[in-house]
Amino acid sequence: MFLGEYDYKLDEKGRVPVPPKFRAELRDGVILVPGPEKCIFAYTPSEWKKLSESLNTGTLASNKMRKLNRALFSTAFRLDFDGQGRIALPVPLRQYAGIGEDVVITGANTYLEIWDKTLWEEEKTNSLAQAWQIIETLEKH
Amino acid sequence: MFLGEYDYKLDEKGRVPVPPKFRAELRDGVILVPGPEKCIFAYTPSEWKKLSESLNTGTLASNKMRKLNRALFSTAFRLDFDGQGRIALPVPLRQYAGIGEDVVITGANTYLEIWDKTLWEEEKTNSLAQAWQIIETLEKH
DNA sequence: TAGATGTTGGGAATTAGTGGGGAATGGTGT
DNA sequence: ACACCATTCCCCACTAATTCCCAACATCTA
Repeated sequence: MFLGEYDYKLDEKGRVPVPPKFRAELRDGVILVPGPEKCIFAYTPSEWKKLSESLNTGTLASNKMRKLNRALFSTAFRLDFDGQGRIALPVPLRQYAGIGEDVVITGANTYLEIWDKTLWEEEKTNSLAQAWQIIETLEKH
Repeated sequence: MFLGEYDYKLDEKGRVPVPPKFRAELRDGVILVPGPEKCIFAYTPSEWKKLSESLNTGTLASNKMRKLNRALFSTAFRLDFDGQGRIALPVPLRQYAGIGEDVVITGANTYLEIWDKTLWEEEKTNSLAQAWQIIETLEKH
């Protein structure tokens, strides 16, 4: 389970540390993929497998499923971290998520999110306000 | 599993590198075939076998199946990569996919796609925008 | 304060991308 | 049959980018 929020700086080679608390769970590598918001999602290989298998129920016969397949797998990267526990963020993902020098890595239960710090601050004020509201809505059912 | 997006230039002999991360999985060669969109699909021999067997469940009695069989196998090429990890794209496939000097190779889970860079950029903006939206829809079930 | 852990920087070695040479191969036309 | 051309396949070489590894410094804990 991934919890917490960690601030880092991207070094001149585009590397960012994996928070030490997450390293054990990510020892088999990590799969990065553009998130639904302007950020990067990071999955463990097993979580990624779950996600991708849940999508492969439909065949590739349909145009829609091919597009989905294409979008998801072409934009994903599989990485391992180096001896210092860092990963090099691929350039396309950095651009997608608008990541500058300051980076925030956050736990989101079964996966991680990687944000540009400025964008994260905005998102946080935004989402925290709504979180409990959403929970209330859910609990009514 | 094939992941990621890789940019290459076709050299003057029509060759393009196989992304290093894919070489291990393609050590037994690769089967190229025109894709449903304006691009080339590339399969490992074993994935190709699966695909072609799944089509041979139906008999060849029907006109439809004969046409399919004919189209798929007559347009397919089996290739190996050279000592530098490159393959030479057959001219007919290059024409079919409208491939110019700049080429993009993408992973699509169980197979690869080979695109002209310009056409890829168009397709990408198209498919990425819809992906998470589709996933959300699927997960409701 | 000593030891362990975490963060940051940078050099060295390796890998990747691109370009090209030159020998075999196969077809074409004279 | 022969010369000619284009294509394929096997090399080698240069540059840039990436990865790996070592080192220094900061921080936290006992």
